[in-house]
Amino acid sequence: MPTPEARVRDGAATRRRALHVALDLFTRQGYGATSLRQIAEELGITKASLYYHFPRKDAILQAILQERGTEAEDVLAWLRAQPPPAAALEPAVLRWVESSSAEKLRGIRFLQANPLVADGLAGTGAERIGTPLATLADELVALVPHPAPEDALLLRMALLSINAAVAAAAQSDVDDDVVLAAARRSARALVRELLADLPRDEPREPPGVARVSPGTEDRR
Amino acid sequence: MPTPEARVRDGAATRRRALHVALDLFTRQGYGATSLRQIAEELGITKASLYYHFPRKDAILQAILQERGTEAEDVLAWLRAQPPPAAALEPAVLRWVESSSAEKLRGIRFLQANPLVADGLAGTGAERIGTPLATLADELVALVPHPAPEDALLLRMALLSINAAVAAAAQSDVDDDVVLAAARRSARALVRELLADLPRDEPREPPGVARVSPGTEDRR
DNA sequence: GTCTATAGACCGATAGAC
DNA sequence: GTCTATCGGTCTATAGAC
Repeated sequence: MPTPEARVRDGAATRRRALHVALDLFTRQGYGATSLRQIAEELGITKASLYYHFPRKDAILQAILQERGTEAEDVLAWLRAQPPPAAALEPAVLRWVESSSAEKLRGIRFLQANPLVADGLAGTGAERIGTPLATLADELVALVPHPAPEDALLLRMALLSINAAVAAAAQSDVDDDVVLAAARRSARALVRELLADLPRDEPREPPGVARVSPGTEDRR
Repeated sequence: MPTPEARVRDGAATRRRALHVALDLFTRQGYGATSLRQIAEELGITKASLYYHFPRKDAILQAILQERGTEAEDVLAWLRAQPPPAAALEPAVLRWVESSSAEKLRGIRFLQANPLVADGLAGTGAERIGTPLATLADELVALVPHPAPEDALLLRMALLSINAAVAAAAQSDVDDDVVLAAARRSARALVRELLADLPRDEPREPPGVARVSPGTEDRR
């Protein structure tokens, strides 16, 4: 409870603004290249004041990462509740890709700009994204009947379609809607490529490039 | 011509070793986080000696980037010499993707680890990669009959399949061969997705998910 | 070609007044 | 909650001896 006296400028608001400004600067310039002085300047306070809200520089980073969602775990839970094995693959991947909001895209852009910072951090919330996603990838690969060496990689690429779309859209102004649409189509195309040329000892699928699961898609 | 006297340790070799070591460190730690002292230490010389070979830190970066190839320009030249318009799309994309060697993958990994450094540098060789690739993408989009808003993005994603594959393979030890195989399949799948659901006013293509161009592929 | 030594700038973090 | 002032550290880059 803050003391009612004094010219208190509302600490909670400053903290929130700081996180927003920091995420922006970290994305544009990189975490390491962004100084506390710069963040403070943009906030209209001094570096020392910033230390009132965050004890260390990387505490800002942690606070940002800790705001990330638990979408991977959600998809994982959904997947484990599904009865049919191979048919669940495409819906699961699309579920993950479509769990992207505008706010999530901000996070992805940050991670793309700071790839080394992201995985160089342990116990800070970064693993709350990476580890569940890796688990999801592993469990999905297990659904592929006889995976070729590169099939696991192709599946990871399908899951990372949003990231790829964001990367491809970098330094060109594309609407988030368009980015998401491209990511969806990429994910779908890659999953189908994955299931297209399997050694067909489970001849339930018609040959050729097959629609494996119509699913809940909205191919416009 | 070096003076024949003195304990001259062969300057050209030192320079070459320096570039190799620097690329390695820049990729693992990032450009900004790698100090000249660290590079010099790994070379067995001092920081000041490194300044004999490179006048500034970013001269090392420039030297690395200037070694990059001209594959995009090559593909561009090939494309412009092709007679049929739409049929050239898939072969062109595959040409670009398959122009990846182990050495090129090293370059891609560096760029992935340093996305901001790469495009923050002007007139240093970075544009010798980015600009021709963008031109290639633009000319290829022009081959698509009635591009949807996200089609251009999807095409860029196809071209960047190698990058996406490298990103998906990060922090897991996958052979370069496997990475390249996954990139090829991704590129092919995305190009076909791109050509699959066009407004068919050019009814030369069979409906459905079509093999647009058998091309020179080596589907394993 | 490599060295020692140092200038000069900036950074993260802390102390203490208001 | 924000401030001024400052400490200790690391960095790029330069000067000059060998």
